[in-house]
Amino acid sequence: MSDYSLLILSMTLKKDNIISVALELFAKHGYANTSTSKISKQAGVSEGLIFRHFVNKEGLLDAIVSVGTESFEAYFEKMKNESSAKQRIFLAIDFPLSIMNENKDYWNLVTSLKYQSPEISKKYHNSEIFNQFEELLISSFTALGLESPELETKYLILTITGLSGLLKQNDNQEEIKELINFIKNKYQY
Amino acid sequence: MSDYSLLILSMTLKKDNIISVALELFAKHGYANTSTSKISKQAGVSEGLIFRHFVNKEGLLDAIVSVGTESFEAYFEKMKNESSAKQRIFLAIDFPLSIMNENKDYWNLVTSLKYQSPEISKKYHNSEIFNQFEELLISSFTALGLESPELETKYLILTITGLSGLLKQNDNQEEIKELINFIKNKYQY
DNA sequence: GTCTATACTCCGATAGAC
DNA sequence: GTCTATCGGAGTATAGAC
Repeated sequence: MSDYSLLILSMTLKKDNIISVALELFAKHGYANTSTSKISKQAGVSEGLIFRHFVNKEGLLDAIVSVGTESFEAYFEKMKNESSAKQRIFLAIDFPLSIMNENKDYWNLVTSLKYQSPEISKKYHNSEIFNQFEELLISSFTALGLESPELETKYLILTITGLSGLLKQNDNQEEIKELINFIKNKYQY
Repeated sequence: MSDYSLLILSMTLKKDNIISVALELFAKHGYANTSTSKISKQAGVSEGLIFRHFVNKEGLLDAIVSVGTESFEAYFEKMKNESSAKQRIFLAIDFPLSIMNENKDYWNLVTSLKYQSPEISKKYHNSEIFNQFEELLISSFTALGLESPELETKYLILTITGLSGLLKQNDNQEEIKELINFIKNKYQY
């Protein structure tokens, strides 16, 4: 590795470090309750560097959200490629435990943004991919011959949302796994 | 009415008015994003009066939460007095639309407090009455002869939580009523 | 009205890569 | 020597709790 790439590495390392520390603090204490000075201290960088990289606090939030969205998109891609409708639904139910758990802070943050100021809330209400997610579920339930695929989908999304909320407050993984299996059993057509 | 009682009346009126305005603003913009000065302006009182009555901003939040809890307790009382286990479960499912909708601002606020700072979140995680609610559901599912009353209860609470979240973002009552009926249909034992 | 916190700015200095 | 990422600290403006 050349010295130059070491420099590049350290650059991105600091930038990435700011992102990961900010994510952690935003998720833990909320966006509004996390000051840029706290982030800089915990990340071991100067406060000015945050603004150099991200222009302002919201720019930092943007960067965090766009990084986290990628993993959701990857999971969604996996679901789309699953040919069995039933397995697609199971993947949807597994979603909270697998992806949200991998990226717990990120999902807590995104959820919490709904309860921030309306502008913030609107900006990060990423409707496009969620709509696609919804469409995929509707078509899956249709393929299974269910009577009301739209209502089934709404109910399932509500369940998934609830599961992610549970994960936030509850650290007991086994308990949640048990619940998820229980729910899957209800989808044995 | 004497002048003195008029004075008393206006005192409590102003206090109540602060509470109701603060509730509205906290629910709409979030606790952290609502300043005491905005509350005072909209309530038509001096900012100092807020601190005279509630000591500090969190004291105001306390007052709001304790007022709102009453309606939940009343609904819970109704559920306990219902002799049919199935009807108790239906009452639980109806809970979001009936009580949360009556007191939409209050429930939005309580939900949003989960995403505030940990101290705030912990303080208002009213565990006692929710535990009783849970117990009542478990005994209801047991009475109906279900195999896993605890898991059924967890699943139902998750559903109810999800419904309350839906109510926040969605103004379409009919849509939610339809979903609720759909869910009730799943509980026809 | 007071005081503190906070987002954000500016700039001189430094260290390491060319 | 120059460039660039970064530091560190002084400083501003404003909002918000009290």
